[in-house]
Amino acid sequence: MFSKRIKVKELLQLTPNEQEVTVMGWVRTFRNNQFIALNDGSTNNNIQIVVALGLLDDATLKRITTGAAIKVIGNVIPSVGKGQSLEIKANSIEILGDSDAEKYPLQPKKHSLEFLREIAHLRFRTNTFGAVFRIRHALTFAIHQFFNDKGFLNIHTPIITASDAEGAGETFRVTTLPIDGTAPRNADGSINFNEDFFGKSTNLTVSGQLEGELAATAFGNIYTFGPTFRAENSNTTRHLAEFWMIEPEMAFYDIEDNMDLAEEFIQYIISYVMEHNKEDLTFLDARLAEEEKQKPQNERQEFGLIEKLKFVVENKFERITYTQAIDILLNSPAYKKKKFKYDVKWGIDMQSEHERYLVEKHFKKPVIVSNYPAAIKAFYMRLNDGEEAGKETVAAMDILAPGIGEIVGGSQREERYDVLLKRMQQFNIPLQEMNWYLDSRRFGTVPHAGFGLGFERMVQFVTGMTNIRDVIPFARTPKNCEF
RNA sequence: UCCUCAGUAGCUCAGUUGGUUAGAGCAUCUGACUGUUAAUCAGAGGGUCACUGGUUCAAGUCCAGUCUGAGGAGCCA
Repeated sequence: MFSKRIKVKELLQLTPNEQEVTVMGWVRTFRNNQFIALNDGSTNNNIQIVVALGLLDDATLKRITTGAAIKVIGNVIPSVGKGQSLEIKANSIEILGDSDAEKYPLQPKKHSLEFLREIAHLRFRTNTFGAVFRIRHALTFAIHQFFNDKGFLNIHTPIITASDAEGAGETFRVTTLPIDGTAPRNADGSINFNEDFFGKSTNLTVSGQLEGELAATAFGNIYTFGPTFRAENSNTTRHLAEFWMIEPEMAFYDIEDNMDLAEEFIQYIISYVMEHNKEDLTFLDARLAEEEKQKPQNERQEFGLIEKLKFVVENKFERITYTQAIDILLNSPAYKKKKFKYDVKWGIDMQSEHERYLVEKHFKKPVIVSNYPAAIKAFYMRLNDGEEAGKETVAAMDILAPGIGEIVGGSQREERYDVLLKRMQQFNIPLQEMNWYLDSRRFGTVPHAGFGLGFERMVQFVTGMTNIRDVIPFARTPKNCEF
């Protein structure tokens, strides 16, 4: 019965010559007891169904409401009306699922994103979220395609891990021990995790990088694409407690190779969406332009969405060192006029305002900043040679994007056993637990590098959505775990 | 976690100096119309003013606390 269904996307490509088709989908609007705008999620565009007077009895007509699921058999004809080139003259309409218009929350009118977030189970049915999630899918596909074409292996790193090795923020604990205070204790009163499911303290992963490095030292080039979890109490438009990350890791790569790959990668996946999701991007572009109009002149974006993406794809990213970045900030009018809230000097961890200045005011394009002070970066990053004492740097690189900030963080990894060991001791990393990681440096160690890209931030960048909660189907944030 | 702002009809909002029966647009329902495009026109229904406590003759309005949401900061991807 359902196999005859034609999707609206294909249907709209047809040349109308009265051919009979079967379409199914959800009613967006029903005007004049005569015109149904039907959407099936295959495209942002609706197909118009024309219901001739007398085709349906009154009771059935009343059941064609916003949100109802229907099956239509009819003929494809050229449209007399202005909004569309073709339409379907219905021969029969079957109600597959009723939708009580008095109770259905999605009305044929504009809704705020905040309201739609509260009904995230239904927001897929709106134009905006339809476009966002089709693009999210396209990006996912493009990412796998990019790496597959380059011979990278996709590695599934574990979601439950035993160490918060990277020190990347608070973790969610994983345990089967009771939480009512009756958990087994050690002599000193602390919880005895020997009794726990895994026989040790475990948590949800904050990154698959360390395991990724192990795979890279066998396969050469690998990437991970999976969920990660951070129990940080972050309440911003750029943070989620559960988010997806892409982490390529490459043997025989230095920091320059790493930057080249990251730049090519970002340009590739954006190009893919520009080619395959034109309608969705056009819709979001218009939506954003409309929103910009509401803002005062001085807060408006310089570029439209599509313009911005085109610019990123067609221009080389700016590359500077951390030291150069600090010099630019120190010599900036903003600094001289004391516009920065936080002070600037060599050694600081740059604040949002500094990164924004570099990306949005100074260069006005994506910027790759490299060679950060060793003191403010992770233990596994490779120490650069020949730096004076107190000015040591590591081969790290961050890609900063306009409007979002850090979108990629990566580095060449410390492959020298002795140096790594010393760094781990400095950072108080428990060596016993990390023996497996050190083995990669004991046996056939090799220069290697990699980076991590926050998937949702990438989706934000491509769709122009300003809140990260609107680019993941069901957002997990502090005090919110609905659906 | 910190700072700022907000919470009034299904949605978006107005509500004056504390004062009598809390309003509008859209949505919904009823009717009309029948080539509409967020259809149009006429009418109707719809409220625990976030919650708890306080001040007062009187609180949507003032005060305190709590909860929730938004924006910014920190942390980061």
